[in-house]
Amino acid sequence: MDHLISEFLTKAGRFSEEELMLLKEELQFRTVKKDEILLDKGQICASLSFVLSGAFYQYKIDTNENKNVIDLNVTNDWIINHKSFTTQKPSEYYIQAYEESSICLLTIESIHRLIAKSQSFLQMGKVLEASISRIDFFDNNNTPDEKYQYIIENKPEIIQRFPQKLIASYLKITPETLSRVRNRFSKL
Amino acid sequence: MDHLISEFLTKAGRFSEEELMLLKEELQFRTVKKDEILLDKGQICASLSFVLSGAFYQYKIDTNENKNVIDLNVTNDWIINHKSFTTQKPSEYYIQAYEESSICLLTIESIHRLIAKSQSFLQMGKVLEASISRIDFFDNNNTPDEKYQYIIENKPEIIQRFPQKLIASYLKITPETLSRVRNRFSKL
DNA sequence: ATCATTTCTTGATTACAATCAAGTGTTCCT
DNA sequence: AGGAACACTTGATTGTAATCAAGAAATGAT
Repeated sequence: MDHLISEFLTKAGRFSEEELMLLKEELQFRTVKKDEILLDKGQICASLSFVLSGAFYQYKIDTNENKNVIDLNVTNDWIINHKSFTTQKPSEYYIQAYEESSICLLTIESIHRLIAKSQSFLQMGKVLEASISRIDFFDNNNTPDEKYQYIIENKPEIIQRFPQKLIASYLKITPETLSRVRNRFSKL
Repeated sequence: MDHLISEFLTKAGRFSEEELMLLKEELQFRTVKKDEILLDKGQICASLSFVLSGAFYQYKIDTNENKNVIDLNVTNDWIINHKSFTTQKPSEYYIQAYEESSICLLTIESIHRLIAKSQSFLQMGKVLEASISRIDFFDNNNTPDEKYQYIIENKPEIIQRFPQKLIASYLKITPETLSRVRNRFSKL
């Protein structure tokens, strides 16, 4: 378990020995069972998690009962619902374990305690960059082929890990379109 | 100018007299000339601004030199580039005054100083709710009609204030489509 | 006031992914 | 192992907004 924590520490940013000690004090470790809900709709997202092992998906249920996926996470990814976290209002989204998983987490109080002690903890914000960029990309008028190319280049793990249906939803395309895209790519 | 500050204070959240004093100490006031750039591409977004008067637009320049608008702001709106602010990395977007304007601003350091003094400043996050929701909405597979309806209901001021081209870009539709949507709406 | 540039409107056409549909393959449960 | 439910593929059709195009209207500069 200690090696998992060092995994986390190396991914969080560059910190002095002293800062790492402060961080370690605030850090919480937990395991999450398959299908367990980490953040429920209506809850306020009060922490930032790091996936040590396993896989998670973040989605909302639309009016037709469909799961509307906005994030898929695997080992070494950070999990958060940005909107609920920054506004501190109830989440519209669920975050659920897709597999048996283990995570490290920091509560919002921990984060503010850390920043109060050292401004260099502000750099923790940058760990969210990748997920913010991805969510942007799948919205921004890109073609299905461009979106698929993007995950091939930036997050190929998810292709093996999640069913086509969830990936299609994540890319905001239909499963049929994704099937055709994959077929096209396999011929290149 | 003092009434402008109280305008700001009432929009920021519910605070005790004491907290309002703390807030007032951190608050900065400034005027911005028409076309002046408030946040340049490459700069780190280090503050949260509140529009007292005037109008702003936030955009990036794409590969075809087109302005890609993601936010339009008028009086009583909050302005920020979320991604640069939360990650503290250089902004990909410009924030520019579309008219002669005046704003109130809080730097990120101010915000953290305030939160360190009182946890109730965490509620400031909620002021960003509206703009996060809107950006979400214009992405999320909604039809041009639904998008136009949304601004009619939630932000009608921008229709008078900005040219069709910028509004169309904000809604992620072409100016031609927006023209037709408006024509359709005017006949109802 | 005039001319030039940009903005807006309207029409015709096109491109492309969604939808509909049917068949095959896979997984999961007892 | 058998069967049901679900996942994936492939084809045909359709709907919708983008694109292309051209003219009208508005704005801005000198």
